[in-house]
Amino acid sequence: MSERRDKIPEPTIARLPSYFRCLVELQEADQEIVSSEELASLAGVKASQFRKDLSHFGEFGIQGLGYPVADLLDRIAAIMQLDQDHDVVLVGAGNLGSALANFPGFSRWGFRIVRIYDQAPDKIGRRLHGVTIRDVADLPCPLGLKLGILAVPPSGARAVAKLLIDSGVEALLNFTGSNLGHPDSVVVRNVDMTHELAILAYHLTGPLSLDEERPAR
Amino acid sequence: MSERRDKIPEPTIARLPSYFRCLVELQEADQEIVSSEELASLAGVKASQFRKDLSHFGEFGIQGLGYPVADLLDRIAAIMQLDQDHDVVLVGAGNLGSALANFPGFSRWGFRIVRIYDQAPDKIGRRLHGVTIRDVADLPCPLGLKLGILAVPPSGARAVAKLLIDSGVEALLNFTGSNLGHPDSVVVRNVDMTHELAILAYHLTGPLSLDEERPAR
DNA sequence: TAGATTGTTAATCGATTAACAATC
DNA sequence: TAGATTGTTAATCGATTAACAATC
Repeated sequence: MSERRDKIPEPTIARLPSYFRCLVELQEADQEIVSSEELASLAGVKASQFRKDLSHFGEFGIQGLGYPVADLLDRIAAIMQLDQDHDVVLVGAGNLGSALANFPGFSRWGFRIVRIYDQAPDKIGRRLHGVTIRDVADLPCPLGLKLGILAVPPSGARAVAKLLIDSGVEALLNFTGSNLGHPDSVVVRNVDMTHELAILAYHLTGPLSLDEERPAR
Repeated sequence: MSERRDKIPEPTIARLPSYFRCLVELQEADQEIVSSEELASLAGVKASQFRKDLSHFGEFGIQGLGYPVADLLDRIAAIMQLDQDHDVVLVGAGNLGSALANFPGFSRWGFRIVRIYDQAPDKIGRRLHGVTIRDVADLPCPLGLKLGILAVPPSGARAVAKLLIDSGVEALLNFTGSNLGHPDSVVVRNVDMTHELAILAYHLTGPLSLDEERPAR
């Protein structure tokens, strides 16, 4: 494989967490070896796709045998930086922000929300999951955190995003449903729950297949 | 030219909500005509992609002029079924479930959470956003709702999903981070917030470089 | 070795983009 | 008509899948 920074396809990267999760489960079940066939079926992909995905990062398996679970888990964790904890800043302490602050999935994977900001005076000073909510106007610059979660109303989204980016945040998880219009140097993942429901609504009567009958309700 | 029964690419469908949102904003700004170039740039896609996406559903524009905003908005709403309200069942009334029950984005697009279920005795009987939380053991069959949101802990996810599907739910928005293992007749969208953060963590140091010492085992 | 499964290549599939003829 | 922009075709790009040689 090439010496230079090979360009890893984004779909490959997006599947790594899924492989990681499956490996954790296998390890918890004390399984020591897993084949690409088995892991792929757990993750809901084709075995060849799993192997192809891994091939971007090196060699991981033992031919004729499979993959050592513990080893593969460690290496995927290292690739995804999940072998270390990550401090995260959350902006927005409303219903959604509170839920995120308390979300067990984050801490289980090593993400720690260590700073929470809001703008509402009645929230500032209160605590969420052990963290005191501060005034977003007091956001220090530089902040010293690379990961940010945005859970403010859509109207404030762009301004807060800019504030975070100017404070040195490099990656944003955006729940606001707004287009942030960020520079290319910042990575953004948009989670738009309304869009997701709309996509489901489309499929309710959507075109499943040319000749297929839709299931009766 | 195509009827709705044509096989529409999933990426096209996933972009429709974004077009819809942009059109709403244009309409609120009283703009009557929009070109593919302008709308595409608002939505963050190429103009040719926008036109191609639309072409799966018919003709929408006026050559030499552009698209009438109000008309295009109506037609996209109709395609996505956003021209009608949708009743939704929510299972899981914890932190995340509560946030979802109160999420303003849903009602703004016509999604109404009309039933909420949980399993915890201390939650049953309380109300969320005007809806009484009921015991998930009392889930009626059939339930008479097509859209479901799953916000329970991962351990209970599969069982609850099965329950909902057996009660007639046809589409599920899954926040549990579990693989549901649903039949093909049911549409599922997975929102895995932990995966999203992990993808961001990966990008913090950019795509893995093979120049960096990564000795092959 | 014989059997099994990886890592990789090559073929297939599908989506994006550019280009342009149609046409308002 | 002249100018503009759509709808569509054709070219490009990239990702998925199947197949198999390498090899444990």
